[in-house]
Amino acid sequence: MSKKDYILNSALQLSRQIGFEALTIGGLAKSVGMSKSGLFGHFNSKEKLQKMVLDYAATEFTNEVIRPALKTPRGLQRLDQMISNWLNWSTTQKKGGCPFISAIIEFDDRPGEIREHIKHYQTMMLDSFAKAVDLAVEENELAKDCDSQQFAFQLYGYVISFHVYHRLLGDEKSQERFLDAYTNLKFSYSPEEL
Amino acid sequence: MSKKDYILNSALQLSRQIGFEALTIGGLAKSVGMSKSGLFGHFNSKEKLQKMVLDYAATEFTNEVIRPALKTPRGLQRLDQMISNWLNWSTTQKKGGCPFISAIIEFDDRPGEIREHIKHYQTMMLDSFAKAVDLAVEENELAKDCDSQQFAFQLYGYVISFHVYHRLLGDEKSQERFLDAYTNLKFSYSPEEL
DNA sequence: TACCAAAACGAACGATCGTGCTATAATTAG
DNA sequence: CTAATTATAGCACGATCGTTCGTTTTGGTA
Repeated sequence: MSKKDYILNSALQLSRQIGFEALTIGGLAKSVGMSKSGLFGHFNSKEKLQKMVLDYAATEFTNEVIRPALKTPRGLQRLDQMISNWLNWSTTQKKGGCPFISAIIEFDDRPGEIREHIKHYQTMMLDSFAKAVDLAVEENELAKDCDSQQFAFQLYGYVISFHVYHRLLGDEKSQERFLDAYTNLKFSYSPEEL
Repeated sequence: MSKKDYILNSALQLSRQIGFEALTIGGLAKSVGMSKSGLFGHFNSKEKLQKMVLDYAATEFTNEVIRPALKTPRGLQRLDQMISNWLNWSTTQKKGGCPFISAIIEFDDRPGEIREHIKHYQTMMLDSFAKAVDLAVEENELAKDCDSQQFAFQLYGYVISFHVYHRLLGDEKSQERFLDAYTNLKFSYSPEEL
């Protein structure tokens, strides 16, 4: 692992805890044990750093959530796997939640490259899940008229809801609530049993 | 309206646009046309200001979302009204979304009074919706075994999902998606027609 | 009109922000 | 081994942060 990757890894870890925009060059420098300017030299601007942190997070998401699920057979089984991975990815770190969520909320009305970057990754992610839903439809495991984008919309909501219940409210039933919601979702789109 | 209320109103408006924690005393002072120290004197600390902005937002939420719906008959009709109000409240302002959402995400892992304040209001809001669901169950408009907290969990997810689709992704179908999701939710908890 | 409390102000503080410079230490190439 | 490139450090800059202080302006009361 290159030094830059080490820095980005720390940056991601840090931003999970304190929020994406609260990530500061001085703070990050301290947390990796180097000088502010020394660290700055790796990126040459804060915006570059932010973009690379997003890239790093997206790579991590792909590697830990999407890719492993591609090994399981297409259909609901794969979708289940993706969602299980997603939940793990969001909560693995003792401190800090999904790094994208804070980025989304903080930048959703701040025009600029960062916003477009976030938007791009978020669209990709939603499409990944919609795609998995489409495959489940093809396998006749979900109803033919299932709107996969709508499915993703609702699923996405459950994830964020889980996030809030888990992190803010400290609800110990949050995971159960999420799984119930997901089960309901699958059920409401289950194929007609005729 | 007192001067303080005028300030809080501006503060809320501002924080809807730039995010809750990006709200700065200097910036707020500029936006209301007074000096930093003059404005500061009204609150004596930033934390006090933040708490009062939250209080102000909560009052606004109650007045514009909850209370008007109490005039419509209990049951699904009232729930529909609350949700319609909720959506309006979230999107009325041309710029800026729901002031709570950014607060939640930004403070969900920052222990302190602010976090507890947010948690308190969020719990209250979720309970308000769960209560409305319970009443709809009593009216036999939703299934007897409907878990109102679970209902609120899913509904809450749709709202935030809508928020992201609307504000970040700029999806012009976001409202339609939300309403579809809500319809699905009501349907999945509809009483057995026997 | 004279007085007093509240409100608003300007200036300054120490801290930290992102970002440049310049010099030194480390690494790599020839 | 030397030369060139890269990484890191130190320092300072202007800006802004929340906050304090002392002064002036304001508005209501006696």
